[in-house]
Amino acid sequence: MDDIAKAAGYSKATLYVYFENKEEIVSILALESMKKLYDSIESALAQQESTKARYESICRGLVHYQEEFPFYFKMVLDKINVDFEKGDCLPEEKETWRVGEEINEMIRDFLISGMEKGDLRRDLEILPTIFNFWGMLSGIIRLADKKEEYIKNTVGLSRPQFMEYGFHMLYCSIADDRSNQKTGRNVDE
Amino acid sequence: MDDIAKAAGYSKATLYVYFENKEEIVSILALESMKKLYDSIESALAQQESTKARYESICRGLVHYQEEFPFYFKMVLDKINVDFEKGDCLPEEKETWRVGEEINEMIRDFLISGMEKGDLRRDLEILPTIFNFWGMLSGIIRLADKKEEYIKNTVGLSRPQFMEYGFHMLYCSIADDRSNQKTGRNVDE
Amino acid sequence: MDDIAKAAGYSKATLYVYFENKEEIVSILALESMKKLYDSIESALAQQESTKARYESICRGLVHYQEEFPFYFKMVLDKINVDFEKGDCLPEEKETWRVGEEINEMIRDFLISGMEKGDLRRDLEILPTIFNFWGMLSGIIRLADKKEEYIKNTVGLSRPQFMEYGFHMLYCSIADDRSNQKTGRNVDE
Amino acid sequence: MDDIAKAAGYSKATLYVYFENKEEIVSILALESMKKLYDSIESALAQQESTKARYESICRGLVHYQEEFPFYFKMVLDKINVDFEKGDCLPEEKETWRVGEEINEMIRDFLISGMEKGDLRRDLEILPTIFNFWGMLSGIIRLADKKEEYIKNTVGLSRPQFMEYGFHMLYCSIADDRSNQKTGRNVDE
DNA sequence: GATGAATGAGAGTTCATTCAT
DNA sequence: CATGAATGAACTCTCATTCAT
Repeated sequence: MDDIAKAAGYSKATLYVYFENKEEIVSILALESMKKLYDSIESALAQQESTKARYESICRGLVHYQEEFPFYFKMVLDKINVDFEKGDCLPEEKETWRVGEEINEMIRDFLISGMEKGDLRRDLEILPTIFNFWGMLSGIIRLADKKEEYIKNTVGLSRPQFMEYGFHMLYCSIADDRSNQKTGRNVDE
Repeated sequence: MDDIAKAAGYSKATLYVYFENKEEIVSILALESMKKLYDSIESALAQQESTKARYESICRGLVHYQEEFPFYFKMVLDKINVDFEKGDCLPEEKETWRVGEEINEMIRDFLISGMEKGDLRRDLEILPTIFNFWGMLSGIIRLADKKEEYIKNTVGLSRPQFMEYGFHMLYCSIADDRSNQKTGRNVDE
Repeated sequence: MDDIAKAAGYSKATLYVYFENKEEIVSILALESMKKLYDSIESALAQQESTKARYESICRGLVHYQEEFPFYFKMVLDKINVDFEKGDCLPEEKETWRVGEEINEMIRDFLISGMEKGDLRRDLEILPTIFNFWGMLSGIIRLADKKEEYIKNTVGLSRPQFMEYGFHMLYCSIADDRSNQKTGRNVDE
Repeated sequence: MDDIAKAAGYSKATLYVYFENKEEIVSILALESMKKLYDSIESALAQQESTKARYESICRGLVHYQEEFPFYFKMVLDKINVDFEKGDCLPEEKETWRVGEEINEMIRDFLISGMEKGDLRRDLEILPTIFNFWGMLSGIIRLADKKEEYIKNTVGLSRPQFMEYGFHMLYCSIADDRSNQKTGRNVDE
């Protein structure tokens, strides 16, 4: 609370004028977080046509999100859980959960559309794919952030370069073989 | 420190006889953690022949590791970072970093061997692949753990089932197309 | 202050336009309190003729007062003290003290009139009797309130029944033996 | 807690080494309190033979108790309630309640013995008398304490003198008329 | 070699009070 | 005339750390 107050430019006591307690503040931040992520991904998907381009903009959306709101990013991964669906939670938590569902809805549409176009594998099971996709994507971004220096030293890649490679790998896990994207930048000939 | 002391069967004060402070204890635990992970993966790789089987045992190794030492697992992801390489860190942290390097060495050998056998894509760039592989693998496990309930309710899969699907996806991101493993369990019969 | 402001229908800040601080508000409430008690007892005494009936209406007056203004009742017992007589107190506190004096005046008249009628013991020393009477009476009411449940369970009497017995006891402490009231309800028939 | 810590000569943090929380401290103090009161009254009753003398020693016991442990005295009146009998309370609270019951037991024996000797009224109902007796007795002591100065100025009696008069009055409320104690000090001729 | 006893610093929270508007 | 906005000081409680024995 000291930190939040300092960041907000107010005294700790002032926070309690506007919020019930720390839990409420955190849940409101989480909700903000989810909404921003939603917007980020929605606009990313809207601006692109091809499956690969849309895929890349989803990745970039999450990257930008993590860069702009690292605290929110961590929160989405750590704090948001099932209990949000049930009754014993703040209204903000319920809403957070709902927005999360909408995000999954968007990814679902993206996957189906990509499968219909023949860009993504037809045997993908939608729901398991969505969640594992999130897990892997956030895993890449998280690691690229935490070990940025280490990777630069050891691998010789900047954070964006490293992630780009990871996103390419991840795409291979959902792309259809017959569409030639699997080969990536190194095997163009 | 209370918990650690209780678990160690000593009094809190005694801990400070043997360790400088909490940070040192944590760094030692982290080292233990890394060593256990090393053993886990080493034996996993040794017991298998085929690339796919070895891949799966790596995944299983990390899963068991997370199940048995959730605290260590979290620590490897969160706390272990570049600074370990530099001078301003405890000797245990340096050692932890070294063990991490050895683990990467093992994964490197696994990847190269798989590529040579034609099971894994020949265009994989070793180092970027290693680290992104870790990022994605831990991302799957982490998510499967944090959102177990949610996934059960929404996706209808148990945690192991869900992770199995994820591991399959992840394998697709490194496997060579011509080896028929990409289609996974659905096409085995 | 929040509660007072809400109850008053004004904002907290507005309270400070009209009152110096919380202490002043409390002292004004205490004065109100004293006045209400005065009225309560005055009308109680006026409506009855016989000593016993007047006695009972005094008791009932204090009981109703406690029931209607528990906060005031507590205040009279706790907060109102000697300092009110001296200089270092708010004007309201002085006034509160004065009203208290008037109440004692009324009790004094009641006692004297009762003694003259032969209902009360002639050897009562007025002032010590007044104050001890207040002490005992409020002691009964206070205990009946605080331990209502306990008394119900242990003694098997409701709060009013219990207090009635107490008031009867208290009357015995001032009544003249030769007037037959001492035996109370048990000997009326 | 600041005050308790200061009084104990320790820091606030130290209190939490020995006690769970404030509630526990308070409940332990309350229990101590009750035990001391028990001892006080028990020895008072044991050292006297005649009913009047025993009565006076009970009063004196409670007075000394209030003088020595004003905080405990207040606590017994305010904080100890029925919930202590039930399950949702600390063990100390249960014990406190039990000691209270034992005290009442002693008063009961005193009353019965007094009635048998013919010193106390035979129509006293034991339980209602016990509790009202406590209410009135503590009411006298409480008032004598809170308004000591005021009584000195207005009534012209010291606190002990004032209470003595009150105890005399209270005795009249339980004494049998035929025993000549009712007349008190002023009517000796 | 081990610990009982103690604590400073800081956490989340509450509340009477202030002041510019 | 009234208040929205803000806070210092106090509260209960926690935890890593110290030190005499």
